[in-house]
Amino acid sequence: MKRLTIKDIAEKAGVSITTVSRVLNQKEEGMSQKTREKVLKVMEEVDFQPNQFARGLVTKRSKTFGLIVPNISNPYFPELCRGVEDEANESEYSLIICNSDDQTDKEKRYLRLLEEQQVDGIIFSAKDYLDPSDEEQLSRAKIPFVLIDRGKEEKKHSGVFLDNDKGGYLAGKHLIELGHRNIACIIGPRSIALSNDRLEGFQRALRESGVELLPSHIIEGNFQMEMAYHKSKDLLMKKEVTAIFACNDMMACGVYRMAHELGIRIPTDLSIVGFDDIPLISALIPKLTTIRQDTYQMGREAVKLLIQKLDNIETTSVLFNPTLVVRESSTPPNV
Amino acid sequence: MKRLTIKDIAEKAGVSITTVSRVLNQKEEGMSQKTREKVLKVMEEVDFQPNQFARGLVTKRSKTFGLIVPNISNPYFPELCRGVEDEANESEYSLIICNSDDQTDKEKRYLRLLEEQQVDGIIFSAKDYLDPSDEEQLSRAKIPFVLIDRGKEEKKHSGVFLDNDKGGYLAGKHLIELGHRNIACIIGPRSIALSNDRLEGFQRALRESGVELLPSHIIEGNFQMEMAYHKSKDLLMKKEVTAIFACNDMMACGVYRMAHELGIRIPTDLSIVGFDDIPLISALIPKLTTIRQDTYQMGREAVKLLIQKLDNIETTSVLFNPTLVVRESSTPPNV
DNA sequence: TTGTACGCGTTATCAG
DNA sequence: CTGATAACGCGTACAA
Repeated sequence: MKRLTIKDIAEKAGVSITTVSRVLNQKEEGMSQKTREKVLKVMEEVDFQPNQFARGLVTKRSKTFGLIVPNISNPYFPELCRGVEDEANESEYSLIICNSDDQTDKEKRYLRLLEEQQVDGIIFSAKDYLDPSDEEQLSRAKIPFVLIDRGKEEKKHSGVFLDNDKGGYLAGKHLIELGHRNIACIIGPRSIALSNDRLEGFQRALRESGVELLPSHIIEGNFQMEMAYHKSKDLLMKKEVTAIFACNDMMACGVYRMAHELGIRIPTDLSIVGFDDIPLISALIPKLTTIRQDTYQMGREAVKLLIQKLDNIETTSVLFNPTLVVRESSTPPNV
Repeated sequence: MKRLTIKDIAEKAGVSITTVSRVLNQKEEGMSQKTREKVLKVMEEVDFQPNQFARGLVTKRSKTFGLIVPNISNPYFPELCRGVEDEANESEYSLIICNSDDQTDKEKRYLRLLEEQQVDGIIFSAKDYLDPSDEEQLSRAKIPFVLIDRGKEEKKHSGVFLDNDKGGYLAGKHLIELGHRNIACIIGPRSIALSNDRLEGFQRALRESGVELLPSHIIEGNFQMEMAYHKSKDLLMKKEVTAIFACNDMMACGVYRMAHELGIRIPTDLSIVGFDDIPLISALIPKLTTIRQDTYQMGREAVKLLIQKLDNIETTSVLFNPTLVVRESSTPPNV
């Protein structure tokens, strides 16, 4: 028993295939109720499903989006995926999720794969910025796309971003207000613009109060726990600072671990502020003060933006605002 | 400038479309080197990409798999996704990832969506077991599928599973060997078979040493941190047990939090053993002893199994072995 | 060794 | 208000 086609439906209903196609696509202006219902009934009965290949062949649309994220193992991204997926599904799109594992060549392979799969659009969270060669590929393939999280500086393309500078500023201000003066910062890779944005906002907050961030107190990480763990060792052993701002929660976790190993108590000896507010940090003891972003909603917004693009509506980037969530890991310094 | 077709390639290369199609599909037995190379060169030059819709229409294959997972926010599943994705891509399949959010109706909707998208196969991690109505839908749609993680008891269908009973046993044995006699267990939902498997293995280990698990010491959770956190309160306050086995790491995190709030020290006052060994638990202090499963590899194996099915090779389920990873959260009880 | 011609299941155009 | 029919781009049986 093979799949039924609109031809079969047409026969069963005693109408032409055109008519069936019409009700399928709700192009029913001025169609008799009776015909319509007859067709609908038959379709219902046999649980008819149109062939997407044939459809795509004609319409050139796959009803599928692609999503490329840099690292699915960072809990930030599953949240983002959920947002994108939910919004896409609600608009009747499927989603192909690709994890580039922070590797540029994988990113390129996936771009290619999505092109081959003829997705209708791509939501792209690049490794760091939108690579010119990627940009060229996307435009050559004429695939509409929106950026998300990474690539804000790309003024030519719209996307959904966080005001990272503001996030950094909030973190800095908070620590300053608590009275900290000797502070360090563990940033993401220098090559990633949002790392620098967070750092700059952070430094601005310190400068406003006449506090300087020593170069030796700026540590470059890779947004992952492991490296932050190792790289924070020196810093913590020297005991020069009373507070650390980790530019994402995963790295804050690494600092927690190292602090614990060195017998440094949080927040008594050391205050820590993270960034992202990923769900899992509720497991940290003490609870982590962090800069929150509404990742799920950003995912949804990206899809809305993409759909606008498909409809040829002029789009502009959306900037989300981070907020400070004060918990237990930040207190005034111990004098 | 529209997309090029094999017809265009054929013209440029001065051959027929059949010839182009042949080199595209590597059906080149007995084709002259020269023709072949000529075609290949043209395809290279224009960066030709065949139209998947037209292909699918003829071959009835989409080169796409679907993956349904119950909860992408549990870090166990991103690992699984990575495995599935990598293996699928290596075999030139794309992957549509669907997150059912532990909701049966979403599960059904996704099954339907994947059917509509005409995926070539589905890797299905059901909410708890393979629902008869899902089973019927899958078989009616004739979509090959393999189960993963959940649904082992389904003898009719093959899949990739963990020996959960053994995992539970390892946890129990470990605690017994450390000298614990008053032990509690936080299990997953009763409706999920693997919850019971883990519990049974665990109980078997205790029984072998004449230790009984009191009904009041069996607490039903939902595999999530939050509920384990709340539900462990009573248990911890009564101070009846010296050790807890949490049936997944997320729930272990919840216990950590509650223990901390109540001033119960781990492992001095309380030993804890988790399950899964998800990456993020390296952030826990002290480090969590847990039952490890090779989630990534399980994902890969599931795809291999699925591809075998597509090739009409007889398949049997694959059972993975969990291992005990002793870290810092389990020590002999304090007497 | 290569080419011709048909069919896959839809949508869109035009005619009735 | 409804129906023929020509695309869409590819794979393949059959022909040369």
